[in-house]
Amino acid sequence: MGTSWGFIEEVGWRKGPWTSDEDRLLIEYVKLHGEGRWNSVARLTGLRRNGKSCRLRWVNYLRPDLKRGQITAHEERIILELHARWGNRWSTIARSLPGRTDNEIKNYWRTHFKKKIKNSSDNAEKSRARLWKRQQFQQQQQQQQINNQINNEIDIKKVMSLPTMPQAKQEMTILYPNNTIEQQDQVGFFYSSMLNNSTSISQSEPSSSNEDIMWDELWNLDDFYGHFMINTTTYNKTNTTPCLQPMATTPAFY
DNA sequence: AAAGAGTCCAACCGCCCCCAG
DNA sequence: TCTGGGGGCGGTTGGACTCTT
Repeated sequence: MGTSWGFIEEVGWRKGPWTSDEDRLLIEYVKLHGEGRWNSVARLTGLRRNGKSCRLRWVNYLRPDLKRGQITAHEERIILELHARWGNRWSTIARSLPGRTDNEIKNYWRTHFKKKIKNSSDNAEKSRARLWKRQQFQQQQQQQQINNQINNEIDIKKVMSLPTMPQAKQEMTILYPNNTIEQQDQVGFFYSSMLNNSTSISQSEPSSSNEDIMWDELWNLDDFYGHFMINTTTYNKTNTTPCLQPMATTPAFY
């Protein structure tokens, strides 16, 4: 065993992958003394691992009640809902998923979330194009009205400007009529700010700084959408899917 | 078939908080 | 009040595995 490449010593503690013998010693220790007092493991078993490493190994790998295998769709939904409620409190989330560890959930979230963000950024581009067309249509209509009814005092600049909060709200009301007034307010505000940002991005050549802004938005959106989902799932108990479907500019988390 | 790229995940680190003594 | 141990968390690493070219 000592010949393993993982055998790195530093101040006497072993690091790297655990061997089956080490696992056996740790399991025996827990059988005899129970969980906890991890710093005593080395002294009582001869295991050359520090307490923290022992605890981590037990909690994340050796515990008999751990569930193996892929995260199911049901579990994924629970993770998403609980993350919406608790944020990155992985241990809190893990408590609601028997057999799953906080580390496992964290890893799952990071890898799968990243992947979905990546996919959704493509969708976001298409969505922005759709929104732009809709926006143009609205502007045309407004322009027509203005030409027909409103006198010269109307400031044309205002019409040509980006959607304001009420406009965004109106869009969301059409798209998602089930949402409450507060939800429409929230979405409208966010939607409006996203559109502002995306337009500024589309007007120039893609640069690293713009990309950073986009990614920041997407990360912020995680919190926003998470917060939002709590409300929608609460309001719409009979419906298994939240009444707010992923917004036009929202990454497709589902 | 092979090489390189991408993904997954166990394990580690550093920092922080909590709590008992 | 201080201290040390236990535990939680975010970020990261690196090996194994899978996919793509």
